[in-house]
Amino acid sequence: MKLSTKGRYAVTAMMDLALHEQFGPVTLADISKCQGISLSYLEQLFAKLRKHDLVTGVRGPGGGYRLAQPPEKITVADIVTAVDENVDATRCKGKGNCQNGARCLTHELWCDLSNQIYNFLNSITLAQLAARPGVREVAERQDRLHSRNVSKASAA
Amino acid sequence: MKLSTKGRYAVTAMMDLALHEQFGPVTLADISKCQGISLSYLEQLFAKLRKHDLVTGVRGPGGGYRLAQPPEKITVADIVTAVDENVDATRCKGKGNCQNGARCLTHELWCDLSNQIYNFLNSITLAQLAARPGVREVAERQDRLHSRNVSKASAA
DNA sequence: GGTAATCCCTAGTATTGCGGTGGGGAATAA
DNA sequence: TTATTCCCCACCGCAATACTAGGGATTACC
Repeated sequence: MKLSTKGRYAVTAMMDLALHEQFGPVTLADISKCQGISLSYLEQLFAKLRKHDLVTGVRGPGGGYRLAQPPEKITVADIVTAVDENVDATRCKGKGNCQNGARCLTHELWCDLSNQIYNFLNSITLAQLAARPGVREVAERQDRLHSRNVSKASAA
Repeated sequence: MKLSTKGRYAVTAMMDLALHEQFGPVTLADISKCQGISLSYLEQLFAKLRKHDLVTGVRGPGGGYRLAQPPEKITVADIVTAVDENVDATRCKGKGNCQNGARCLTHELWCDLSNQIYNFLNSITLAQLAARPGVREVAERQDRLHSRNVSKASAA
């Protein structure tokens, strides 16, 4: 059982967005630099996030991405499911036809687990995440390292 | 995010074991037939389960596998971690060196999620699982279909 | 209007791990 | 002795992941 880095990257990128949006749209180039994610890969992830109405792109110089909804409305589950097709632990996609058209021995278990995971991720919003002391600390270190933040507002 | 079928198969097989152990050791051939899992693949899974002291093999005719511990002592987490190396949602294996030796923005989140999943799976024992009405029902259907159960006791 | 910055799209590609196969043993009950 | 079982190891095809490459559209700024 493992979380793909796809989901991790997407949440990380969305966090970056939430933390810097106040200074205008955030470019993927910035996120790529600060979070250490390949630019082209980011673009692919953001294509999915856009399709799911989680972000909106702003073209042209000074452009970038914005959250399409207030961070209080976006949950981690929203992000993960947007990029990571299946958050499901069952094989049968919840249909119950796991074994020759009937439920397998452990069908219920995996349904429960899937729900458990989903509920957990769905109970955490971007806003809550961004407000964590540990997160703010890491974000400030990153900003210092790449001289972002205030300088970005004047640059744009 | 997805659970590999490896973990699913292992839990299913262990359930089969728990449900039929009363009639003597259970052969992998039986499990393979009833649960629809390739025999050779099962052997690989059971090699890991054996290494983790969850089952013991009995060689020779009439042999098979037994639970190495009472089903009340074996949790789903035990099984999944035995076959599925990483139940960890973080990239850094909990070390916190995800980004250039420092914690990444979402490190805490994935740690929390990993714990959440682990605690859930660890709170469920094989015995509890086997006692579920839904499970008993499916098991009985399977037994009828493959004429196992009582006939097995006399066959062995 | 031109230019540069940005998003946007599509097509690749290397690697990895999963799920599965095959074959050849060693132990042991009958 | 033989059949049955566990046990071990090496391989293989496939799909998905993580990533690269390149070529557009759109738009702010001069």
